[in-house]
Amino acid sequence: MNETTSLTFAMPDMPDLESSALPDDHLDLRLWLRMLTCCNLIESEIRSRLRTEYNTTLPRFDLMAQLLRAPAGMKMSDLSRRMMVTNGNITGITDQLEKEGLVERTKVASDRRSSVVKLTAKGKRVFRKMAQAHEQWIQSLFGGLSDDSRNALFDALAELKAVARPLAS
Amino acid sequence: MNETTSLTFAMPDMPDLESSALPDDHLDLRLWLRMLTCCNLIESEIRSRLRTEYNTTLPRFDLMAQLLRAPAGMKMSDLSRRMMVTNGNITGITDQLEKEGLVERTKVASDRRSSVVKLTAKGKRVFRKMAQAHEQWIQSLFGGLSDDSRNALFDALAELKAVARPLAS
DNA sequence: TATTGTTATACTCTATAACTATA
DNA sequence: TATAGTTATAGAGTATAACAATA
Repeated sequence: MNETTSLTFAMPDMPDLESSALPDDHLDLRLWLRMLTCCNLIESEIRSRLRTEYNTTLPRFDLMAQLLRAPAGMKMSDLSRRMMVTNGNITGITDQLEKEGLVERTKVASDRRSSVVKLTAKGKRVFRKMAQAHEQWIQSLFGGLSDDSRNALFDALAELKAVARPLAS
Repeated sequence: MNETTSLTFAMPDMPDLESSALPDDHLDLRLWLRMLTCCNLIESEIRSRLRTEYNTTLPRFDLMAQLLRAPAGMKMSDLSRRMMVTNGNITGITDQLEKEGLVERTKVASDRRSSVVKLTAKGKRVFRKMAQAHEQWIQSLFGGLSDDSRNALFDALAELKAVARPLAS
């Protein structure tokens, strides 16, 4: 089904990290460079569009995405764990979003150290619009994949994530 | 062979970007978030090890990797295209590496604007050691994948790269 | 003692733009 | 005019560490 290690699709002659020809005995390395190149291409495209079309950044987008899925709000420390960045960074992003009226902090009575962050009505409205555009960007990229490839990627990445996940602990 | 869209491997209950449960009709988005999470986990681990064990950074490592494969050296602008960053950044990285005696610039007679950058003997020695360690890190991560998954990933990413590649043009 | 959130700070990475010297 | 490389600068993104309030 998969032709093992062959290049199934002819690559145009465009240089990238993987291009420094590696012999076949470095397959894992080639795999990693290919994945890294893909990710970087897509990620920088998304950052660029978020900036030019919605005047926002990827971490801000990600934080709002978390909140949309948590209507009751999330504690800052939960956001920190989920986004895998330190507490101080969450404070900074939340400050910006709050200043623009997109999220709000609420003090929680049960633990007076904690704050809960929620999307405001405006925040929900604005984010839904961005999220829709974002999903279309993604679909226009991944939509070019065959169903087989899409499913194979999905499952293989689950395996990889299980291996890589402990790194963050 | 692949169970279509199911989670083949049980995920430990660790939060990440993909965790904000998305229904199955957003499959491309889940796929992207999963890939992004994998890449970020691995990349930050590699950056961290390069820093603590070899006192270097990923762009510096990448530049040296390009040069090892080009014994005759490369022009700065070629490096810039290959690494997909602007010329000014290549100047900066090259400055650092040259100061440490790892690379050297040579003026080329045919075009007096250009420089060719090469690894020095020391640069080759140092890089080979780092590259060996780097490859072991990668193999210890991707080695956990089954052969089927590895091959499926490799081919699917080739497809994806072909779709995403034009973004950089 | 440990945790929540804040503040201050520093570094990496990258892009933009203005510049020079060639071509 | 266009290209090769340099310089300066700005901003995103992130980490570390010290701190206050609370648990």
